[in-house]
Amino acid sequence: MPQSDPLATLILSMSETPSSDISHDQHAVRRQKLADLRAGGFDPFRANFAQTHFSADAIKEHVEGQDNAVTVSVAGRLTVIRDMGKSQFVKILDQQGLIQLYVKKDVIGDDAYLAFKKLDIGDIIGVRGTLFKTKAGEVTVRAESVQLVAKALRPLPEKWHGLTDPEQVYRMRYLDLIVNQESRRRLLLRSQIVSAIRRFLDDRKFLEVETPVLQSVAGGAAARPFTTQHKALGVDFYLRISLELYLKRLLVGGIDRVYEIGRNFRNEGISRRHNPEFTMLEVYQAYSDHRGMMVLIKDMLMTLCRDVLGTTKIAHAASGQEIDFGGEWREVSYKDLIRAQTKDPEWFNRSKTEHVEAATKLGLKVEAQWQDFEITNEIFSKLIEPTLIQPTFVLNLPKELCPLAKINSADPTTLDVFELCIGGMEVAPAYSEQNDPDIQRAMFEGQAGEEKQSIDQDFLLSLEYGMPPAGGMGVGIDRLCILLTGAESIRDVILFPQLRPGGKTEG
RNA sequence: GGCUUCCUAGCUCAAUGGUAGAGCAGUUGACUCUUAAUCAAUUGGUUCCGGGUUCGAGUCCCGGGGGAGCCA
Repeated sequence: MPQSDPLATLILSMSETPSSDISHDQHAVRRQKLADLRAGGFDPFRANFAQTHFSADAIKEHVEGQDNAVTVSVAGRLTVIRDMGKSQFVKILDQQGLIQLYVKKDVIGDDAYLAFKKLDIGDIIGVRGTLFKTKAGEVTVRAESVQLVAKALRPLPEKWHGLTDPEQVYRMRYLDLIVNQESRRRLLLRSQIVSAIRRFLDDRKFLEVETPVLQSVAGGAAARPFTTQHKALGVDFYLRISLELYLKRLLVGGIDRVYEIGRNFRNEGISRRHNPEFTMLEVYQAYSDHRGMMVLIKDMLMTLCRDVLGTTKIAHAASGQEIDFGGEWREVSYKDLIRAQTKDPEWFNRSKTEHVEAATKLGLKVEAQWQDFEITNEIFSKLIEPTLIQPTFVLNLPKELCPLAKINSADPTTLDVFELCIGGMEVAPAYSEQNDPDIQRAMFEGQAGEEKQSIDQDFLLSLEYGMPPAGGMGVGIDRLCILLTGAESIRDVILFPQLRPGGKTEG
């Protein structure tokens, strides 16, 4: 760094010791440094930097046995400082991770070195230098010039424990990402999972589309929607709860293979597995059916495992089991699962009164207003689903559970659908899509119980123009990410999970 | 919405109802291959907020806020 380096001279002119009464206040100390820089005419937020490499890419450039042969420019946040007087080892963090820098007084010059020692952990710097390997074997940049790119006014959380308070982790995700490598890993994995899904579907000639979030009828699922108002039109809208009905309109419109990855909004409780806004993939393929979707989802998840994780076996902490995507996937009917769980071969021939009695005996709370099928489904979701750890296609669900699927011809009390369960969670439902407009209307109108969906008349009209037979499937991206990243909560795979306003960071 | 539980320094955590402490970070100094670098000295508190009990409350009680887990 030349003697005329403006940063060096300016930082050297800074107050040697901040007035003693602020030395305990890290924010005030950094404010003082910022003011000193500005007083010298240097704007600590205006500099740009000609970055040539990300950290991991730079490290790969080093050739074994050829130290200082390659010059790189890297930039990032200063996270570790090991000061040994006339030299320092420091680390900076960028998108790819950490890279170590070796800053020596007799390499960068006395003034530049003194200026460098005034930087704080958290500052963002740019560095140019050559790659070498330390005695301990770590590829490191031997700094030739160092530049402050952006000043940090707040101290970072502790370097060893990071940020652990879950509230602060969620509210201040930016800090979590800086100090918790696991959070950074999950973010990168989620990004790779979503782009691998797009690649997989694009390769099979599926077309990605975007459909309305604001809808006057929130259809396609049974859920309480959020409402909002359009001022100019003077009407209320709902935020969508599903993508289904608009994607099927596109099937009518001749888009034979179509998908959307989009946000759904459901005005319901928040839990380890539920966020009010969550991401769904919905895929529709004309001239296919739910059996075709079984092949598609298995191919897709195998591809994700191979391309993103590099293995088909993943640990599942909650059950202590290893989930194996590579084997045969179990196929079992809903009715068989219920009969086995209740140890009653005649379960589906019994009365509602007998079902209430049996469910209560199994330890379930049965609500008085429930329909008969809802009692049975409570057994499925509370007692059976949590035990389905290995990938399992649950087939032939009762017809009351969804009005949008085709009725099974062999057993008209069931549907041509599957529910893919993995890790004790419902990950992907799929249907042979109902395309008979009259049956579709009758099924909407005949709905009962809490699963009742709103009726979208315009959707029904579209079916009257003719929709090709199709297989359709929904995949909960957040839940898939929970599985593939080994997260414990949906909040760990959603960058900014919904919280009540007014927590610790607003005090 | 109900039950349980948590909230203390910038961060991670201590503190029988009896003077609120430690590590990291910060500040000052030493050290030209460190790996949570090391060594010496040192600053730092609205104990989430508001009431109450008590000679005395971080601690016990009531109300409120926020988080987490279980249930709905």
